[in-house]
Amino acid sequence: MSQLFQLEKKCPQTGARAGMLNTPHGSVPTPVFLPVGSQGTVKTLTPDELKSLGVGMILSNTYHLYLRPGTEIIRKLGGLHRFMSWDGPILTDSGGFQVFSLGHLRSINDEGALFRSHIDGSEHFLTPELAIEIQELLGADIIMVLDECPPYEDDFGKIRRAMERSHLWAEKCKQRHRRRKQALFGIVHGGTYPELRRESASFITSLGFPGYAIGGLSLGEPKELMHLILDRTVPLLPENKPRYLMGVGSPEDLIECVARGVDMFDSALPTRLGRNGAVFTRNRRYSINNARFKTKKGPIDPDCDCYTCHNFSAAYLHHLFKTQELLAYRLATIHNVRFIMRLMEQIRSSILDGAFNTFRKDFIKNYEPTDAETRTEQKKKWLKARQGKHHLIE
RNA sequence: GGAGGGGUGGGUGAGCGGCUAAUACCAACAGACUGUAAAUCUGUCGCCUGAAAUGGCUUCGCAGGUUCGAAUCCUGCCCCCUCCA
Repeated sequence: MSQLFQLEKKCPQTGARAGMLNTPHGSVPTPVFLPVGSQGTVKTLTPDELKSLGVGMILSNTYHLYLRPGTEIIRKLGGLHRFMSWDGPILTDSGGFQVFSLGHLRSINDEGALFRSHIDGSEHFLTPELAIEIQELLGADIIMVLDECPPYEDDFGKIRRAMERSHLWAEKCKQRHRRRKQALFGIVHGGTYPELRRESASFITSLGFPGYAIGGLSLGEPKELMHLILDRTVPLLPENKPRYLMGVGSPEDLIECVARGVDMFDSALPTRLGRNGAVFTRNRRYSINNARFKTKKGPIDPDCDCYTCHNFSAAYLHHLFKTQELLAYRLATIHNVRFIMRLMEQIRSSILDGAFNTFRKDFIKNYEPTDAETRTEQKKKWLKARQGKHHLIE
């Protein structure tokens, strides 16, 4: 088999790169965006539809599939690819993010994390070794080390201790890894502290992985800070290995992070926004529920080549959302995923043409990002509301 | 004809003397969502002023009355519903 990653071209003005990721289930051009399908499905879309949208690779999730239907069932049904009928490449996340974000964490030590299932309250002990075993049984093309994901608000000491534990776990994962067809990626941590990032990049790269992820970003920190951390971290990663920024998926972030040398991204954002009625256009994001679309005859985005924009008016989509028709969620998801995939195609071809920086500047100039202040404010309220509901259940 | 129940802000519907410009849900309007516990969550929602705190004005079928004070009590009128004949 050819090697996992081939670097094809570098942008002369920025850190952007074009390359090819070669996996047992096919090759995907980079930079690449992976839609998220945690439960073995990218919500509302069939594998055929994903292909037609230009999706090359998807992300799925250890935590969710381990709890339900269970690793053994998926193994018996022929592995995750066959189970969900997706024959393209899959990357599975280790489950670390869920264990630390769902708030059911009971205790944690160097051996692993004791947590309770959000489904039935049962107790589970997720160790680095188990995370690898599960991912080997699921059979994804790229698998991730188990890592500790502390919240952005944590202080330096906590972030450092979490990083050190992630380092220990990365070693354990690497030792336990058997199925060499699956590429195991290491994850750099260190929060928003450049000195920790430097230390983490140095340690993780010294272990020698076929690819490197950057974790612990896009957790509510200002964008400038995320950019700064990438500026300081990416250059410390080997040039001939793919770099994967976990959890990033807004159009402006994708462009800016590609410019900083990232090759792979995943995010639930485009699909979730679609289900919640927010659609991308080249200028900004719109809520299709807004009254302005009530009578709009043309498509959501006249520049879009997706099925939704080719066949339906914005007014129709508005109506589907207002009436909560199931087709609404599918059509909006189709549009958003296609928007992002097309953006990635444009990014790549502009890199290959040596015109990436121009493309980037034009895009950012015309794109109005969502207001950062309301964003963090709303997120706090959302978390609070979720917490409140949670206590009622328990 | 007899007996009873009811008319509350765009809708459904709480309140039944001061804490009520009036609960809640829906609708409407706007915002958020980034390694998916998310077809979710948040805010606004009588009128006028204000960035906001606030201030002013007009509201609970209509018209009077009682009271320091009424959507809430009394009287009359109008309208609706259920049951009996």
